[in-house]
Amino acid sequence: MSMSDAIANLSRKEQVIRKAAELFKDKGYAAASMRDLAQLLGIEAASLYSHIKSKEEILRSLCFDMAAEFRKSLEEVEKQHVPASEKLRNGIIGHIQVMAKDLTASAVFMNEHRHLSEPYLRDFLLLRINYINRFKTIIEDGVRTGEFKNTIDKKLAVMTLFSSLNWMPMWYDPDSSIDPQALGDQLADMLVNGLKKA
Amino acid sequence: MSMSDAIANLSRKEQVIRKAAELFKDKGYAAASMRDLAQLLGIEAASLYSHIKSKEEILRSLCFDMAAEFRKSLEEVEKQHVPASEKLRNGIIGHIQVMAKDLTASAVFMNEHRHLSEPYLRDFLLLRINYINRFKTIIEDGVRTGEFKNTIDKKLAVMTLFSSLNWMPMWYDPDSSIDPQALGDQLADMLVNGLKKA
DNA sequence: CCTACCGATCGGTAGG
DNA sequence: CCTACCGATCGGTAGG
Repeated sequence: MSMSDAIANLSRKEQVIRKAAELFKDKGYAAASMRDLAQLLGIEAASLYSHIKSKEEILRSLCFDMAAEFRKSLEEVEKQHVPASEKLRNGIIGHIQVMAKDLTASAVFMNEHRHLSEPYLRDFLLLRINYINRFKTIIEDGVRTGEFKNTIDKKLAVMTLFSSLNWMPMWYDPDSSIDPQALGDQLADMLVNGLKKA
Repeated sequence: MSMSDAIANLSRKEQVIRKAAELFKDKGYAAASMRDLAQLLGIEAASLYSHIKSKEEILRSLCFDMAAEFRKSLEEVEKQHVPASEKLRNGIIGHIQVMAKDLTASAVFMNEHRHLSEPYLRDFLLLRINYINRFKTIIEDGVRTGEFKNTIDKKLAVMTLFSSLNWMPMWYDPDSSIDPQALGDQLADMLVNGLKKA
């Protein structure tokens, strides 16, 4: 196989994965059939398997690639020497920006990961709990320094934060007047400062 | 069929629906088979159909019963003559209390409604957009009276609110130290006032 | 509530 | 990338 064949294969594989992401988002992983996917690509179902090993391999690559992006973004934020409220703000903005780069894959990451088989599901959930706990640490730091209220339950705070972030791909219209940067800003403002006028 | 038979049937049908809710929540509607459900109930798959008409009928009853509960709760709140911030707070608490009464059905309502067929899906989405818009009206009232910031995008605000509320069944442990009333209080506080110390 | 069964569809393979 | 096909499983029905 020549280099250009390898590149062609890679790009075709990428096409398959991207179309699959759209399909999985729209119908859900379990209800999306490989025949549906093939039809979207204009080929026969059996032909998919010269590009990918299995249906689940596609789901795995979508979920774990997104997880890696989120992790990278948070690591950058953790390096910063800024107050906890600023760190939380930057973490939120980073998370939103990673999502905005691929809203379809983000929706699959959030809604369909439960269809991963073991041991992948376990690995995925470990990555997620680690990510959540690192946000929780930022919130706890903010409570310790007096920036954040000490009256709020930390688990509730971090899960509420996460819920807000993770549903964004379900309603955000990338063609709308509000761009991802402004979206991140406003989301961070609402969660940190609330709706009420200061 | 005697009256007591009717009552027995009704209660058995309820058992089927409740078990189905657990199964749909755990595996997702599409991945949950009627044979799985039958096994959980200790009967054969074909026997399910003496209690229910179809798999989707179960999903419909779960989704629309929850929708009716949410609607009822919001109507009570809308009658109140209180400031918008108070109304929003009470709307949040009401929503949480409806969910807390049946966390399993709430999770199905949120995650599996997309598997409804037409025309039920359309009806469901209309109910949901109506509910969301009524919350949006409360937020807009609050902006008009000066209780809420006028800098925030209203769609973002209401969708963030909804995301936070609707993911609660995914992480809330009803045996935890925080009870539904306190949960509603804290969630309302976080969304209205933010994490930051006043 | 059961046995026996239906047609449709599923993910995936063999072989080219 | 295709034709031809596999065993497994799906929601649901007939008849008792």
